[in-house]
Amino acid sequence: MKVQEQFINECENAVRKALASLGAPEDLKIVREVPENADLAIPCFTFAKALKMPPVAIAEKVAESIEVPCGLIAGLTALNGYLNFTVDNNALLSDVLSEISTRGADFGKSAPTGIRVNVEHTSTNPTGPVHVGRARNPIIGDTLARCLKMRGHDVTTEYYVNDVGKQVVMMSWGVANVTPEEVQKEIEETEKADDRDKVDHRLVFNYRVANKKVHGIPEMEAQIADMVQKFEAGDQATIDHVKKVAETMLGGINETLAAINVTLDRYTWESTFLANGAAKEIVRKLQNTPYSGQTEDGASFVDLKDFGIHGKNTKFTFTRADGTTLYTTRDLAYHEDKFSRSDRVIDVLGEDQKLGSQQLCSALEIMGRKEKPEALFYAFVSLPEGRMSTRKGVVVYLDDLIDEATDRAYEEIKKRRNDLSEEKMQAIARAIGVGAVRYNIVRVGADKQLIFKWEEALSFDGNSGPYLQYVHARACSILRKAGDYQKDTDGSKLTDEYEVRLAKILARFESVLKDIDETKRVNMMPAYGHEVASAFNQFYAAVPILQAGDSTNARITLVECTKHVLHNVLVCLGLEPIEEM
RNA sequence: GGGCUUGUGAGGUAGUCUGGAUUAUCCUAUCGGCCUUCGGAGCCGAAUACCCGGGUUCGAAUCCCGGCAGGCCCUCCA
Repeated sequence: MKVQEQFINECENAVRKALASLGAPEDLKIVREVPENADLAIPCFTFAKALKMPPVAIAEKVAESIEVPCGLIAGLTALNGYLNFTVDNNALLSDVLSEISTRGADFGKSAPTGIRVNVEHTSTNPTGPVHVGRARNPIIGDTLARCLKMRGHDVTTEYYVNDVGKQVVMMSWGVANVTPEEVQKEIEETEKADDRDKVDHRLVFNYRVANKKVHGIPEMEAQIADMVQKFEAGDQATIDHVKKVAETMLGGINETLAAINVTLDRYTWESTFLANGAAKEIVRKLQNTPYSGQTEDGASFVDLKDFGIHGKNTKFTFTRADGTTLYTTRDLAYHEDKFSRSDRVIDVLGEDQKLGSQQLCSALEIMGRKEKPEALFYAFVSLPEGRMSTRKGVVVYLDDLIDEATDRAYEEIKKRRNDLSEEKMQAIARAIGVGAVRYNIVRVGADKQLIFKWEEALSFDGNSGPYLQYVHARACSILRKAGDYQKDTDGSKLTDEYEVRLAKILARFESVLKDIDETKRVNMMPAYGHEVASAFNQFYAAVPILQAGDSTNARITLVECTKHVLHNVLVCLGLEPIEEM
């Protein structure tokens, strides 16, 4: 917003000039704040030392020496050592209205930056359905990717599929060697059994039975170990079988993700780094650095004690005694691969990966890589009864949450609308249910541990996804009623405090996106969206829109601007911007 | 034992990175209003909070030190 930037510049320049005349040095740092009762505040405490004057007196002197109104500065008062500036509302509002209404659905979108950003998220092991404990990953990752896209970056989202190791081998063994009867028995023995007819939900029982059958029986364990060995040695039949099972499972996972509007651009299979020799190349590189060493029986490691890692975690092992690679070795190869095709690499990870991620960064540094992956960690979601565990039946699957949310949304809509077709109601119910689920998860800071509660996850009012969708639908409805109206971007027609406030909030959209780009705190987007929606409802309640005399067209234009901003907020959040509900 | 992280009204949560005031944000629940024409999944109002103890500072929810409480991690696992 040009006017806003200009306003800030004018304020700072005026203050700088006034300070200079009081004998202050040129380079004094000016702090900016945005308070409730003014458009810009500058505290004078920081100038006190240089001027040898009390802050309150400085504020008063400065305020006296600045002539207002002047340019975009409409007013200035000194209070408690602060300089409180107010902006020329007419100029600002005109700017906001014309900028947003001309850019329309493009408002907030930046021109292409050419920066290739890779966002890896989800990447759960293909051994079972996604549960809500892990649902934070796709939702945070997808939201971040959407925001970065709007910033003009060239974003690729990516799922790293773990198709190497004992777990997936066990999974595929279970598919081949567990009988339907055994599966049935397992289902019957499970408390709160899961009867969903979906591949990932069914196959997880094979996995569980397999674990039980193999556990503690030497010849079975040997069979698994043999498969792992064959896999690592490149035995095609074994690899194909494991991969096929993983693909099947992944299909189920993807169905769930698609239901919450998450799609991935790319899948990278861990086994490729075994097959193409990249993992071995990492071993060779690391062994040739001064930090590398070997244990007595021949496992290789690098010592990370010079890299800010403490205690007994400094030895970062990258080969087994028999020379084979480890998960982390392959992960290094994977990161080298990602860097070869991206400018920024972002990993969305559970907080349990913190140490591993730090070690990975150090190892990359040892290998001479300058760039570092940016990690975005999230704390786990647990249930009131404790940590989620599929085995104990202490688990809520994402599929069940989506269904429940959709069902409840359907009940609500059925209560309110009897004019809609069945099909339409179901589509809207899905949009609202998914909206509630996604919003509820991105709403809170990623580092905050979360206890899942049904009533919170299914909230449709207040600070919720459906509230934003509702306001969007409401704005659309008003615009439909307005029909062909004459756009009016004259800010002087909008003088009510609620419309002024709304317009100023709308102007902030781009800066919210910028902050998210820089900090990766995606929870700022739902907070901003709620602010917009709430300000709109206040405006709506305070003044008439369609019958406002001279102001009518300007108000409708403001409604249109709100619709555009809200639309893009919803897009960033992965919620459907429905036009009625 | 060591490391990382979180602690804000009854419940949840923003703000903490980059220290500021005049009323510490918002939601839910509670209580009291609005049953406003343009969509009540709404609007207005009331009441209730910075884990404890020190320190730095003109000024601390924010920075530092020490406690306490929860979570996570410390595999030649993935």
